Amino acid sequence: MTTTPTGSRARTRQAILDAAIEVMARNPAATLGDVALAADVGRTTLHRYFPERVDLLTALRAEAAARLDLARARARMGDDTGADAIRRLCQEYFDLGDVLLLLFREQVTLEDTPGGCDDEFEAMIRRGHADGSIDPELPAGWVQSLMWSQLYAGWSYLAEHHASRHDTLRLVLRCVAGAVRPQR
Amino acid sequence: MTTTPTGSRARTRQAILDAAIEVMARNPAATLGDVALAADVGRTTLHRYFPERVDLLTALRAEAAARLDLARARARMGDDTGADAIRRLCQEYFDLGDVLLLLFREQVTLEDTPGGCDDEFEAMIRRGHADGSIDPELPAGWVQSLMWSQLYAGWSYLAEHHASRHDTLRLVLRCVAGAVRPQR
DNA sequence: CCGCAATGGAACACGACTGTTCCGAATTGG
DNA sequence: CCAATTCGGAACAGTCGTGTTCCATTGCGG
Repeated sequence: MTTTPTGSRARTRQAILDAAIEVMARNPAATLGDVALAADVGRTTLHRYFPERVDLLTALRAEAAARLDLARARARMGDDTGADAIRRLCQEYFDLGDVLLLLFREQVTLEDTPGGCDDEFEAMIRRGHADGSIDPELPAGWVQSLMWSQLYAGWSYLAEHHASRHDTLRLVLRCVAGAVRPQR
Repeated sequence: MTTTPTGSRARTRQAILDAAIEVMARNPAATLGDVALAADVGRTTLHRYFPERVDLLTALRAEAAARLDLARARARMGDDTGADAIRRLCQEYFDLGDVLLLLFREQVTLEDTPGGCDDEFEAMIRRGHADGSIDPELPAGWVQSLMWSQLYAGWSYLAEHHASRHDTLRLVLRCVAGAVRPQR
């Protein structure tokens, strides 16, 4: 009753969310007016869908989490060696683009990610420790920090230099692999 | 005439800057009132030293740049192999603490660092390429992004987990070294 | 064609931060 | 002890983002 599944409401709402992701990723202090402008809707309409700023941010987090989950599912973290799995995960995450920057610039900490992530991630790292593809000296939490920071480095490198998306992804994967590999 | 070199003015000014670094590092949207409170001075006094917000931010950048230069000098980027030098640089930068977070959270991009840095940094990387301690496939700009992101990872790891500063530094150095080392 | 839902624009009140002024109190130093 | 400097608090106006209301317009479906 509350929703018109295929109505124009859903489309407008999504347009606002997409614009918000793009704008907020580039400028965390963006105004609601900025978002409305980018979404090509009136500020009044924006308030109609998200009465308060918090509501928009909440929906934004939910949207980001959903896309994050999708990427995580595609990565099949349970397959192959730990190093192979984390490589796939980085690749999928890298493709998230603006969502990635959003998760950084906003204070959307990793704790906000669905609880399942940490367990699955930790299992992947443990498997890597066991199969010799990840240095046992590196705790799972550290590898997670490492991966996120490398992804951020990739996108900031992309923004500052005029590197291609493809080459940058190669650099990210190359360096994450090198960082987690056992020393000798 | 305008300055009393060793007077209390210098001390107050420094107290404000120190407090600003700490506060702004943790919350980029901090109010001038927040900074004044942390510095244990009245907001009026703060305005007396930094008439407008921009003035404070400018001084903040200058202070950060100065500390950055000090750390860079201590690292002796011209000595030993490229990998050794970048290891020392990471170590010195890591010790900057809040200044590091400030450089991230604010939009103080790497371009703002004194021009000498890039040249010296690039020379260091090139030396590493030549002496075989750094993978020639990695451009200097990328290694710089890599290093900064790893430092950020270290401090965020430190904040989220209850790791010791010493262990975290070890992880950072370990992973930067692994990331830049030639693949085999 | 008519009506209802959706939209956009204008105007408004409200609160937060900023920058300024003024004045009394505290500290410093001669 | 006196005087100059430094400081802090209070009050004020100005600006900006927010949230709300009202109304006219558009567009889609029955």
